[in-house]
Amino acid sequence: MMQMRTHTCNQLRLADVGQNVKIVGWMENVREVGSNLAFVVLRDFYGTTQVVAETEDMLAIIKGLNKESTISVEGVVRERASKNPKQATGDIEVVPSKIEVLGRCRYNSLPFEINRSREADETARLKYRYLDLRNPAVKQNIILRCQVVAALRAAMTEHGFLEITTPILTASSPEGARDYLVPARKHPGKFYALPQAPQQFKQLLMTSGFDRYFQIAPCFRDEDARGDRSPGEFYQLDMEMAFATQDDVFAVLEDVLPPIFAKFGTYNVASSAPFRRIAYNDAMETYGSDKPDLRIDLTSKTVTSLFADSEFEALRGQSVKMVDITDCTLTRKQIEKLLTDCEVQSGSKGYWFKVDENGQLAGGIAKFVAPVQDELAKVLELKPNTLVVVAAGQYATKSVGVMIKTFGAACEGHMDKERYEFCWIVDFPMYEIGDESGELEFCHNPFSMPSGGLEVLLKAERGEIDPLSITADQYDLVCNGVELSSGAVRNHDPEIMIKAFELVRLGEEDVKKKFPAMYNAFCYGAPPHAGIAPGVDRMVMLLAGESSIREIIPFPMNKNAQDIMMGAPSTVEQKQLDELHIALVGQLEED
RNA sequence: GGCCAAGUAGUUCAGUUGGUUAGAACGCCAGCCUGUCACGCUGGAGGUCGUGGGUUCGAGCCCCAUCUUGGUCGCCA
Repeated sequence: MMQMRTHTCNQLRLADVGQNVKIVGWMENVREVGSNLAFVVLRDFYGTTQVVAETEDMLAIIKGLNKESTISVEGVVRERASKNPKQATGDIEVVPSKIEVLGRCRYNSLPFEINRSREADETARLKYRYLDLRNPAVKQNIILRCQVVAALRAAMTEHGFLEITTPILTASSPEGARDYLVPARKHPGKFYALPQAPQQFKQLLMTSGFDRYFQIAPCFRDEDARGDRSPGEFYQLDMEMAFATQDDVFAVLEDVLPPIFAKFGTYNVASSAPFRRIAYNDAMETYGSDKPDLRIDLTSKTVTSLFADSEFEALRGQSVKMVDITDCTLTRKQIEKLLTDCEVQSGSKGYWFKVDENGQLAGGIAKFVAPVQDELAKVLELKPNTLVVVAAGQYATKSVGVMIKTFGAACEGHMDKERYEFCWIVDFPMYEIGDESGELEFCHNPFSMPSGGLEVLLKAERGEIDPLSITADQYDLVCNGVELSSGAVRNHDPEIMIKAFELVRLGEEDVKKKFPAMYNAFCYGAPPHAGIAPGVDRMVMLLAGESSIREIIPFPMNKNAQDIMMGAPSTVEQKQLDELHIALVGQLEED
């Protein structure tokens, strides 16, 4: 036999009995039964097959090896005397005539047990990621990721999009997240930046006459990690369409995503097209969040006016929002625990009361609420066994949003978990009053088209409308409370661009300085265009049902943006620094 | 950078009010076992209780500092 193997470890069945075969893989486990018999579980990418050593020669080889060594086994397929119905290959075993050691595992004790690696310490898993990934359960998420990416590519191509790669070494952009910088050897004192997103390139592609572009694009942002946000780098399904409107973009994703979610998801129900569209202001008012989880049926009710003169100081004169949760069986202790969780997340204290089985207000802040019970009943469902959670103060909206997600997940009957619920959040405000400056600033992307175009900006300039009321043709795609993506109809008109900047006390020079290529390009005839960029990592996370982003990245960094397996970041040779014209300053400690 | 939690055997964890020699499971090693499949049985090795300092007759446990890890907020146009 010339090949290294004739079959994989998930291939042989009863029909193959009697065949001479060669299989290869890792020794997952060895079970010695008596002194003349040993069962070896051989594992490769595809599955496991039992090898039975029953001669002195074979037993000697097996006993001389540590688990996780790789071996090649040549032998005959035999029907098992005792079958294992739990295993795909459980009806057969391979009786070896020759066992060859391919890669010896030098350690008889591993950092963790392979098939239980998910329980191991995160640092150990990351340091020995190649062992962690041997665990089929861990590997499966990476396989899923590959399948999802392949399906996305196929669907996008099907829709007439071209995959075009854009530069990794590019120019630093002055706004947005912190850039990763790369020193330019040939240009002392100058730096490339890794792209935070291919935003400007894809808009330039539109201006170049490409009609539909996409890319599974690596993006780099030097910002701190979160459970659902990998530090440093992540991937987006970046796309852009020329001569297209918001509806055109929505139609593509509404066509592309549901089948993929239905096919690869943990839950096999995905909302179908068209997805619900919720205006930003409505989402904040109803769900206290611009990424509502529509699987939860709870909504926020504003009752500020009822508490203007309340005896309860925490509510008096404050913005007050309440969520009524019917048929709630949580105990006082559970309620307070959940409210504490909410407080940690939102930063503001929550209150509660309930309607007991007799219809009486009880518990928590009930006595302060009782005087306005009748008025409350017009807004809230105050039937027996209803819990009402209360948020108040400057951050009541954000606070109530956290409460809805927390209590929705905890209370029976208010959340249909087993499905994917998509929605579009639309009509984002174009401008806001900056927390620090106290002046008008761009709310999100300064290059989104203001709804109504130049006309609206001019009205705002003349003082006919409040600039804060201007919305942008900008949208988010949200699934199960996770922000999957942000996109917009772009501002392709230099005149509107300048006007948009002028409203925040900037002008043509600033536009030119900050985004020279795009500004210049738009002066040569640009198509109206729109796009979006769903996060691949978050999508796979949702599909895999994982809550840590590290579970769906082949080689993740830890939350301090270190690759402890490769030892990155690391110090470098002085020679390298010299070539790059870099001098380290200050008291840098050696690692 | 703020806040919360954790750090005890190779791994996952327990460890009561501060009190004898710090335990369990899995893994590892040795012996036994001819059909196991999370094999079983018997025995064994394995510990700077993250680190430094303090309180105390006595600290895994209490106090202070520090490091590491996770979560969260800031941040992420």
